[in-house]
Amino acid sequence: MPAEMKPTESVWTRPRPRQREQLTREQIVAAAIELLDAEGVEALSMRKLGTRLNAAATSLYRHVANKDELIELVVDEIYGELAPPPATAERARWRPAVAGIAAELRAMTLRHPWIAPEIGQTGLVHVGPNAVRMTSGLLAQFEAAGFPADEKDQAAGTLMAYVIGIATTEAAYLSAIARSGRTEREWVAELRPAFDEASREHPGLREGSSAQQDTHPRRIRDDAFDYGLARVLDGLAARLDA
Amino acid sequence: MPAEMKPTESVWTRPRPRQREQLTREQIVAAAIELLDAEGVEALSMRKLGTRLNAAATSLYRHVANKDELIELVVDEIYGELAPPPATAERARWRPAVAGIAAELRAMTLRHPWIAPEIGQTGLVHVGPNAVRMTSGLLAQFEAAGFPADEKDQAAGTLMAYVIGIATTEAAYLSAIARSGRTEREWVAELRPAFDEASREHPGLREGSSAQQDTHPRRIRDDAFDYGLARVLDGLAARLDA
DNA sequence: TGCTCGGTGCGAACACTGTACGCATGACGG
DNA sequence: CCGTCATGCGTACAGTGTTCGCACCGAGCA
Repeated sequence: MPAEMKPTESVWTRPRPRQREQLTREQIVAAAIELLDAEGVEALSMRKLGTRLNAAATSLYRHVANKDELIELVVDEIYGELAPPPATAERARWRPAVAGIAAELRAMTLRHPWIAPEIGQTGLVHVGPNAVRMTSGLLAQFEAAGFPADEKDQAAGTLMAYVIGIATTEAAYLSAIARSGRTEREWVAELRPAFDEASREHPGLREGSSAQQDTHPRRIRDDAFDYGLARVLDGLAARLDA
Repeated sequence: MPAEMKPTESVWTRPRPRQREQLTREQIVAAAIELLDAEGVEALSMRKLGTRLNAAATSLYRHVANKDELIELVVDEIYGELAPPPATAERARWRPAVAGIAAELRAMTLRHPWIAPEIGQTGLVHVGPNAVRMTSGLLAQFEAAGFPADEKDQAAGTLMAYVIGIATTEAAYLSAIARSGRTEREWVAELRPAFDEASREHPGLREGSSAQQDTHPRRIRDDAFDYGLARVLDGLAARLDA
């Protein structure tokens, strides 16, 4: 019960409170994320988003310049899911800090697979406040690690490229599975014959994955991410020692 | 003058011998690549592609199932630009071979920036013949390098993730510049004030790039790629020694 | 030679999309 | 009480990918 200005008149005589629904940019962004999570990126249209908010499509344009700007807002909102950057630890403990950020970025992307193309599209040039906070936090870690000022950009860029690359392909893969309506295990089981077919022509292709036939695919992906992350951080650490 | 009813006689009314242009799938793919290179991905529509081939949009569907399939064909055609995989060198020389493949992949992406989203979208699951050849060649190199069978997939995946990640962000950046109609130098010069503004709030953000203000941006990107590639390969090499 | 028939191009149409424009209306300050 | 301004929305426009049925050409068979 608001009752803010003039409670004189009865609630009933007052113009119906539900009249002006009063859209806000925050509502629009939130509804867009719901829709994207539920139905994927190709299902996001201004009209559908409007009806989901009990509004006409064109009403959205009062709060958002166009669809591209809406997506920018959405992406930065997702960046907001990341934990605030860890306090820049002492020099020796940069590695777990950086690894944590990387893992969080990957988890964020897998929670919202539709974000992968957009995030790669703008890369690090994303200028939303949440994205900037994340980038800034990451750079601070590399600085604390001891990378010279003219090198920490490149070091952070290396890590980011790895994370974006692997998360993008993972997200695309998961999106394809989601569209097919199957589970990940069913999917790989169904595709195995075609895969073996292709492997016959190119021996050595993916023979490793045949060995892991019984491992849960989710586990395989996690291991692959950890493996690559470890190698990248090894390479950066080696540079630091030199 | 339509003259549609009765084309009685006369050479002029008779359908010209060059009538049936006979579209082929190869022509369509080639024209699509031309159009994509010239005007970017959002300019590719079936109608525009049709007119470029002196054909109606709907005629294309006789040779290609739908637009998505066309794009798959286009992407694999681009993969065909890569040099054939180098003969698997002796164990010690795996590193230059792998670095060469990585550089070629990046160059390919920068030649056709519009390919970046598509390439990330399907990742390594691309099943076109040219893409498979490249993947297979890369894996062979890692095998020759001495990675055990159950690890070479992960090693190759690490490298590919890095290359895809950095090439995607670079391509997106170049596409944005191309759309703006400016040169890369003009672009960075124009954005510098806004950049410095953002840096004030987050000190330490990109201070490295200010130092390189006079270096050609192209050179900066090349250096960044080489730096990251060296780190990733260092990390993989270290694993090999253990 | 004549006739059918499969492959090909294409015009029209459908169901969508993002978005510009102008009008209505409701809330608020004078 | 009245004007002003912000907001919602109906209409419309220029596109999009794709389907369908028709027109026609060249080849194969009678």
